[in-house]
Amino acid sequence: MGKQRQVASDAGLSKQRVVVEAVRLADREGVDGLSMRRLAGALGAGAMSLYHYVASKEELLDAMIDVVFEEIELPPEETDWQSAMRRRAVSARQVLARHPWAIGLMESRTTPGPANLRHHEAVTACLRRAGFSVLMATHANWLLDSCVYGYALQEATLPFDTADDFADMAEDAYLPQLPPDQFPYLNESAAALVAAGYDPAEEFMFGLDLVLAALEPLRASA
Amino acid sequence: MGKQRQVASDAGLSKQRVVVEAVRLADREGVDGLSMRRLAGALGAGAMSLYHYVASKEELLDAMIDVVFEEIELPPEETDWQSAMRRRAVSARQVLARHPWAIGLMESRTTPGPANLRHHEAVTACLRRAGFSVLMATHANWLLDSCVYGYALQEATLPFDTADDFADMAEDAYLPQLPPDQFPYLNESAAALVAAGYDPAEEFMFGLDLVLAALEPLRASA
DNA sequence: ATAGTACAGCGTACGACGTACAGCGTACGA
DNA sequence: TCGTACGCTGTACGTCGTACGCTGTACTAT
Repeated sequence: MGKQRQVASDAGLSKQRVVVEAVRLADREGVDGLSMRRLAGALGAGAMSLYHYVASKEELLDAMIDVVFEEIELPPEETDWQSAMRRRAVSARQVLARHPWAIGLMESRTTPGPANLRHHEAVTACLRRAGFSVLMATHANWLLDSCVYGYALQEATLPFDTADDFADMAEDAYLPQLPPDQFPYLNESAAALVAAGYDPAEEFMFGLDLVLAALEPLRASA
Repeated sequence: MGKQRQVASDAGLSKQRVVVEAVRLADREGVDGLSMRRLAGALGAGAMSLYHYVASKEELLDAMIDVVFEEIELPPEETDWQSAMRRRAVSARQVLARHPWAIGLMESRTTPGPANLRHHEAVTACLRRAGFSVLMATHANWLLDSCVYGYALQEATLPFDTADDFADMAEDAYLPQLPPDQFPYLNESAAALVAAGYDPAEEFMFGLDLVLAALEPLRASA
């Protein structure tokens, strides 16, 4: 027995490698498919070996969330505040769409990781430099994050991804469940949206732009 | 052996009773504390008895989400659209604060239950009657729901509940982790907000009112 | 060269989980 | 009186997180 070459890797383990592989596994199979044994298997290691790098599965999940935050673009400093906020919000939404499990995990983990904190600092900095007061910057922060999380959550619960999927879904599975006399407005909406080639992916930009525009006059230096 | 009086109830089981008790248990102990065995115990029954009323735990979770939707107030019909939407949004936020586990569950369950559909229909009806076009009503729906879910999620991840908790938390646990040279803006915010007796519970109303005001001019009949 | 120590990784075991399956006692129609 | 259907349950299986104690290797001090 003894140390031997791993099948899935060219080197020993590390917290970094463990967490990154965990994110990949969760992306592929969902959080429910992520077990310490399966993760260890993917790393070519024994289950208990992981506990040399992570104190518990809880800590692993915390670290995974922080990896997700690391992927989100920080607001660029060289543009106006609206463009900067739009960029980082769009990036955040993309990242959350790539890792849908993350949104469901956040509810239960209450201690922000370093990447999360760095992110928060950068966003606050951008807002303050744009002329928002401390209190107003806090408001804006909450509101913008609510948009990101809210839309991400709603998109995650949608049973379809693209405009075409939506059309198929609506006609095949959704509408037949909705008797028109009980749900006249939902029927009206579904019919009209399918006819217009509606794409739910555009919803986010509508909300984000509306919020950004509404925040603009609340800057002290506006 | 045979049928005998249950300890926790005065009658036999039913899907209703099972699901309601599951919600109670989740409220008390969190989703992770909700197991079929413990739920059965709380109902004074054997674990496998539950499967006569729910096909699987997945179905139980779906049903629990729908119970949550049932608790949310529908928009009243006799007022202007803004008041109606504000009422139901506030109600939704309260309900989600009462059942924090619900927000984390939604990500994974993609089929809306009857209460969810009824709710959606009522909100859409309110918006359409207020003069929003089909497309604009859809936009408004997404945006308002994003607010509700987004704020609910952020509040759930906060490690404190009240303004006093916030002050204690910030000074004892949060700030010491944030070196002022790395996180100048977060330090500034925390200090200023603690001094002002900041209460995060007020955030939601700020975002909601801002969004409602920004939607107002988008009505066709405005 | 030798002994000692630290460390990365693993095998086994335990209690709890979701649930398939094969019962059980009771109530009721014939 | 008997059958049969129904509400309910105990047992068992595979999987989960993880406590514990053991390996073999690498490095340090002598």
